[in-house]
Amino acid sequence: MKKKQNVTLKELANALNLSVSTVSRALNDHPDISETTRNKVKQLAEKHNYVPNLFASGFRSHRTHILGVVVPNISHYFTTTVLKGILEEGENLGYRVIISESKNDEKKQSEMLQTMMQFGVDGVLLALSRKTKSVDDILKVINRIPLVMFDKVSSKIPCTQVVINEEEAAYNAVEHLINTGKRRIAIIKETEGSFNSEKRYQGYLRALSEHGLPIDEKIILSTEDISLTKGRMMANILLSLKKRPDAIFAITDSAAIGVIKALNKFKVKVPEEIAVVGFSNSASSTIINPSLTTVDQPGNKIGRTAVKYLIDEIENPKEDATTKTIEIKTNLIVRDSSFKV
Amino acid sequence: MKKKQNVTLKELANALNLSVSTVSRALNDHPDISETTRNKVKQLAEKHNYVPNLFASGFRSHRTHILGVVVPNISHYFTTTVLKGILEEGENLGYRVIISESKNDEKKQSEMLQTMMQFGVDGVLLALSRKTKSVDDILKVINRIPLVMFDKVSSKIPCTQVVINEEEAAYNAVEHLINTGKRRIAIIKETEGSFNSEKRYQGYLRALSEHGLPIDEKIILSTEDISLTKGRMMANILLSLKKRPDAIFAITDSAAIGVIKALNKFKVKVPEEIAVVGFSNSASSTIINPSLTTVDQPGNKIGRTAVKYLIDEIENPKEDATTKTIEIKTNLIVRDSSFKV
DNA sequence: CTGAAAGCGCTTACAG
DNA sequence: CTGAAAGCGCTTACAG
Repeated sequence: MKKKQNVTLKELANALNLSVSTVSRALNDHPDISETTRNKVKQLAEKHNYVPNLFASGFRSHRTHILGVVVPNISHYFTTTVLKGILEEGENLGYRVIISESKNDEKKQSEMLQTMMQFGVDGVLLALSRKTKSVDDILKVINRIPLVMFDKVSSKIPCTQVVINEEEAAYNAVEHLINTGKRRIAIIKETEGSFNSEKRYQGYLRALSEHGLPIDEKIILSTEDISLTKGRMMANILLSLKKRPDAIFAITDSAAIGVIKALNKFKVKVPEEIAVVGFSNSASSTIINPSLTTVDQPGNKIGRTAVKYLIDEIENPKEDATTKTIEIKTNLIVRDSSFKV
Repeated sequence: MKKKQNVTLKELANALNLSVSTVSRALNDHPDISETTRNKVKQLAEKHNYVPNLFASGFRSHRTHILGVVVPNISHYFTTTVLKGILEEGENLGYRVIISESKNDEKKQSEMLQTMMQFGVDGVLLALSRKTKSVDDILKVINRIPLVMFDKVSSKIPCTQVVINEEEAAYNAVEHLINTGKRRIAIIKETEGSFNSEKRYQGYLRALSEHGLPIDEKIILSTEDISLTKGRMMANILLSLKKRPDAIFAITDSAAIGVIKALNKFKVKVPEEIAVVGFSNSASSTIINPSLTTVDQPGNKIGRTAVKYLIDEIENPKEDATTKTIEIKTNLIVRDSSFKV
């Protein structure tokens, strides 16, 4: 099939007996150009459906107006809400967005960052892959272009980081359980302390200690890859204890849902015998029965905020590295799994 | 912060006392270049961490190696699995991918297509926004660059289309219900016959008629925006009928889950009194209780297939328009909502 | 086997 | 107010 070629400045210039420079300026509303000329040019451009070759101009000006995003997994609901925010705000501010997945693989993550750079993106948004050992490749990026991290971050990387108030959110969740009368609260967290898991765990510990409750290692469970299945397994372990917990705080919704499934199976009453709280407010949290009390993570806002900071750094380059951390507030959403009216 | 500049061909050439042409050829393994030279060049390039400016070469060669994707909504689980497939396969074949959302808005969709073209993508992957009235803007795209549609397609657009066997999948789902002894099967579909809804409806009709079952308008329900809430509402309507159905086929999982929630609420036994079947095999289908019988849509495969066809069209341009439709097979996943062991 | 030169489509400092 | 020209970093037909 024959593809129509795009009209170029040169063609417009020839047709109008003007120079390429003048046509370019006319289209860009340069003040030097007379209104007559400008109108003539714009009319013809309109007529021929002229679209500027962003590639040429981007190449010329060393700016591509593309942002690169690297996330561990594109199909987590929370991640999609962040991406939506990035897409929307990026677009508002005149940027296209390239999205890629690291599949939670450090090597893959480095590759993606490399390709993005090669491609000439103006800046990068990054949520770290799990178990990222070496941050060298990320530091290399920072040396060349602005980088903003979100959600899965690391203090080893000197850049702007947009996160939620992980510690406080966990604190509030656990405090809510305490307020409903629970005294023996278990936690299910990750083995290798990721940033998020670690902060949530700290919030848990602080809530217990500030309310004078003992910390019992037996009901502090860790798992490598936290998931629904693992949640179910951990619940089985907790049910087999001589002194069962009266509440379980899982640091992800999927684990919490696994917990509820296990409790349902053994006819343990939720929340009367054991209450459950998750983290993320995923779509499934209202599908499970009883519906899940959980922390709402405002993904859209996180995405928008991260983009704004990134574009600001792109458009107003600073001499020295920015290393501020922006915390986005979360809300606890109380549902039947912790408190029935 | 100071950003390091990328090394250019010219700089390498100067350092080695060679011409830019030779350096370029050496790096691209051009057969003309002597091995000695090639090695020298490659070593220096390596040392200085040379990365080619894809922008410049893409610009030069009129090829950007970027694909554009436009989908109605990035956060549907099914969509993310398709995107994963696109990302993976695209990457394998050496392409980057730009993703954008039309938000089910026709105007927005046109805008996104326009920007993608302006940006110089080599090809476009499109899932149509709901209620796309005019396909003019899409035809304009086809005139310039290859376009492949998937999932939400339209016969009005002459291009390669990758879909699932919608009609057959629905037929199989309904036949399964008939095989389990159900005789009065309701359907919940969309009011405005989208491609998908229409095909699934046809499969429903064919299953009933081929098994000699009557078609009853009273249990054929339509809704504008099919959703969990709407599924719940439709279930209420069906429960209020004098002659209740003994099975409900909802053309989306979310509606099916709404149906189950309503049935649970009214203590209707699922599947004994009323069986339920959905469509998509979304994550929530195993969270709801009883777990949902549903059609598994292989999103990853759809994405991969669509990319392959698109890249083939990019790299081997044909004289005349391709208009084939590729159907990807689906499987019915039988769970407790239709058949308990 | 290597180099000089043109050109991809655009922007912009310089000149008039 | 308008134009000629250089240049962004690369590739490639042409010459030697």
